[in-house]
Amino acid sequence: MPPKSPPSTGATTCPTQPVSGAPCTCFMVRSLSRKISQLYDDTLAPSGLKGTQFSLLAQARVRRGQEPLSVSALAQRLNTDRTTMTRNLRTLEQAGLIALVPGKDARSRCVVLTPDGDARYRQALGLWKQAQAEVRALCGGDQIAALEQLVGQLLPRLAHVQEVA
Amino acid sequence: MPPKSPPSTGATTCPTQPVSGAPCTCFMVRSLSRKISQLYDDTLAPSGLKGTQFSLLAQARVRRGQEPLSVSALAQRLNTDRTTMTRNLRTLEQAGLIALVPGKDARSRCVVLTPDGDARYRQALGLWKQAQAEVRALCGGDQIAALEQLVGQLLPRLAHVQEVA
DNA sequence: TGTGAATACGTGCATCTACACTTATTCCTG
DNA sequence: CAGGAATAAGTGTAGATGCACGTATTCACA
Repeated sequence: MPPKSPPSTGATTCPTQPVSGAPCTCFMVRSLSRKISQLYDDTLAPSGLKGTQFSLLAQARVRRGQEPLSVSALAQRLNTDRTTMTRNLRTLEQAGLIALVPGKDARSRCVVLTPDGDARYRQALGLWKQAQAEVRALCGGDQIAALEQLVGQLLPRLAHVQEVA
Repeated sequence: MPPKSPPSTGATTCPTQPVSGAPCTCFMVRSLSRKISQLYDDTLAPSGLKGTQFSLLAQARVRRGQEPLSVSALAQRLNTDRTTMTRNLRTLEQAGLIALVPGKDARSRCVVLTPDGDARYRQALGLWKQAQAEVRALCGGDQIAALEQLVGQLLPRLAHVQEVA
């Protein structure tokens, strides 16, 4: 058991979630993800977009002019499951922010922003910058820079996970 | 399977999700959270537990002997919303792994592991250690140590987020 | 050319997540 | 002690997430 006695009084949170003495990487990363997502969702709220939706629009928008991305391609770029993307797209489609157009391949559907979607994205962009600044103000710019550096290194190492092959 | 060459598009993933040139902290952390969760869920699968459920059991179990934790207290320890905890508890209760017993305060309900729940936790513990090792093998022990160090520093800074007060 | 593999996508199901709102209980104070 | 504030918890609603499975289309090769 850990040598330090349980303070039980002032502990702000339980970040590491000791399991048989060791912190759980999964738990810690999930916790951080929830907190940061809350912060972004909060800040983006005036735009009516959640952080995930903003990211989706941003990524779909990158291809303006070029061939729009297919559902699967977009999922890959956003590091999510293909079927998750299908459903997340549905929400934005119902909101009139994107459209699913047939691709060259009759099997695939491609994602394009509607004028409304583009406007919404541009509106949210300022709020997103605000959230970016806020998280840096709270955590320290160095810490966030270190975090992003680290995550950027780790994600490729985990890219193969669940690639059912 | 060895590192097969990527499908012609080149980039293994899109970790940083450039938005107007800058990476999005929220997107990166969420991506990492998804990937790591997948890895843990995968490894824990033989136990029939997900990573979140394992963490919940682990945290509820810590109090064996002492006064069991209330729903809110458990939520706080797991850095989740109270109402999320209610629902996550329901799943485990239906599975017969925990029981909700009345607390001293008639308003509160406390969480105790059933014998089945304790057995399930002990069974999953070995798999969890395996997942911990696996993520270290994939990402490098130094990197994971650095990540946990960093997250441990950041979480307290974000503790206040959403505390509706 | 025809057929099986590969590809692209959608659905059913289950879980995780949290905000807004409601209910039940306890505490505090006049 | 009565009544309002504070506390503990649940529900409605909605979105995010991914696995197993199924369907439609394309491709490669015999």
